[in-house]
Amino acid sequence: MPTVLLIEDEPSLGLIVKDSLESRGFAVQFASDGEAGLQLFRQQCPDIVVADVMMPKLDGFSLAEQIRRENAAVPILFLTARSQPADVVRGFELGGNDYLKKPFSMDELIVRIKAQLSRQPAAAPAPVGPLAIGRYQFDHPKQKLRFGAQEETLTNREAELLKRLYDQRNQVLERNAVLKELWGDDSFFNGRSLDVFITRLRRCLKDDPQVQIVNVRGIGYKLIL
Amino acid sequence: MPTVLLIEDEPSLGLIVKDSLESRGFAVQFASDGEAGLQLFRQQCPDIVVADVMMPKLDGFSLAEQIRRENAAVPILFLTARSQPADVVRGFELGGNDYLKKPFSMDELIVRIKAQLSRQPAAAPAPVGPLAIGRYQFDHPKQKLRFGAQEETLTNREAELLKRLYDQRNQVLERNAVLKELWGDDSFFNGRSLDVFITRLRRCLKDDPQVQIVNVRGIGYKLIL
DNA sequence: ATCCTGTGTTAAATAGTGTTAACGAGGCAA
DNA sequence: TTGCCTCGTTAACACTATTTAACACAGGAT
Repeated sequence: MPTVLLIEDEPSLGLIVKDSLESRGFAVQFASDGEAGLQLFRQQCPDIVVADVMMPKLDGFSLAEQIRRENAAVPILFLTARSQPADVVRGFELGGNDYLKKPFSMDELIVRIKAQLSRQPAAAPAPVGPLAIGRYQFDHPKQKLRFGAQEETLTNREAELLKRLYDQRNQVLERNAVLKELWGDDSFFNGRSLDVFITRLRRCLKDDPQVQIVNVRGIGYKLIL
Repeated sequence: MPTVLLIEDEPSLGLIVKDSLESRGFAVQFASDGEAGLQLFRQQCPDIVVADVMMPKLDGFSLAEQIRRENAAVPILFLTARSQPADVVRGFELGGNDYLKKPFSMDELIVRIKAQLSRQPAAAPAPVGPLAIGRYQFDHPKQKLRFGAQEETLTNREAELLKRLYDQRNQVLERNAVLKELWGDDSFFNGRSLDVFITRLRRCLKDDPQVQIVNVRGIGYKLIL
């Protein structure tokens, strides 16, 4: 359920909009002037801000400026009786994302709010779920590697090594770095051990030809996706 | 310079908008009906589509539907005399990104176009597909070189060297520069090593006589396509 | 022409890697 | 304890990438 911060100084209009939004499944925070709105914004971190432009204490444009200083991502939608093109331009320049002139229909407001929310990039950039390695799914903490229906359990060393390859995917992962991290030192024999694990990971990953672990002689390995 | 595909059936309005956009630094492709617009879209892959809704042959909504089927990312901005809320809703539901009612000011249109473009996430972060070297396809990260059906795997050094030759294609790639980049220094023996790799790349590329690695005595090599 | 340097090419030498299998330590259950 | 299992290591052998060496030739300068 997305949260909308609504800032509007006309009580009657504010109430109507709030009710309409709530009836469509939005959680609505309401403020009736810019200052109260800013305070609420800081407390609630809403998913989108819908603000009137002409308001007492702190007008919508100044409010937007302040919000942008603190948060570059949250969409801001202006709601206003003004219809001067210059105002619209100013609204966008201050970091607004849309501008709706009064009178407007609730349907249009809602659809524009949805349009803004839908473009929001993956809000949770790292839900630390399984990692995608080609067509494989790799769950590092669980040490599981899935290819479609079949799942296999990796040993600890295999998982740690694959994780490091993944973190450096498409770049070279240096032998010495891994050896010191996982083995503690980079002696000759440990180096051979690493080779053995590379072989094992290659066999695990053989079902997707897109995925390859290529050797960079004398330096290390590269995981290619 | 962003490319705008403008589709508008009123010639006078279309012309005005086109000129205004061009004067603001946009490249404009213009079509006066939906079918022509769709065709132009396929040819030009514009950065944004600005389309009238009521048009002969193929209306703006149907056009948007078709475009979305082929490209989920490009922003679509509707431009229309209709002002029924239901239309606005329909426009967004079909995958439109903004909806501007006539009459509108050019400033507002431009600012809304910019708002759409600016939110475009680095659309193609790195589609870095295979590079074309004559009739060969060279996939640098995968170190693969394909000639028609047959594919061969290059060693790391071969791939790195070929990449540098490609980046400087039809220009001289200096011996010293490559030696310092790939070998770390430019001693005599490493120089001979480089010669050996040039020989091997020549053999790899021998099937297309168009492609040649020519020597520039005392300086370096040139990859000719 | 003659010399000298830079390059083309091939082959041998070396060091780094691929792969498989055997081994040994530790865990766990009977 | 014993037996069995798993994981990680070590060993052995095959193979590959890169370097080094060797010889041949091309181009420019004296």
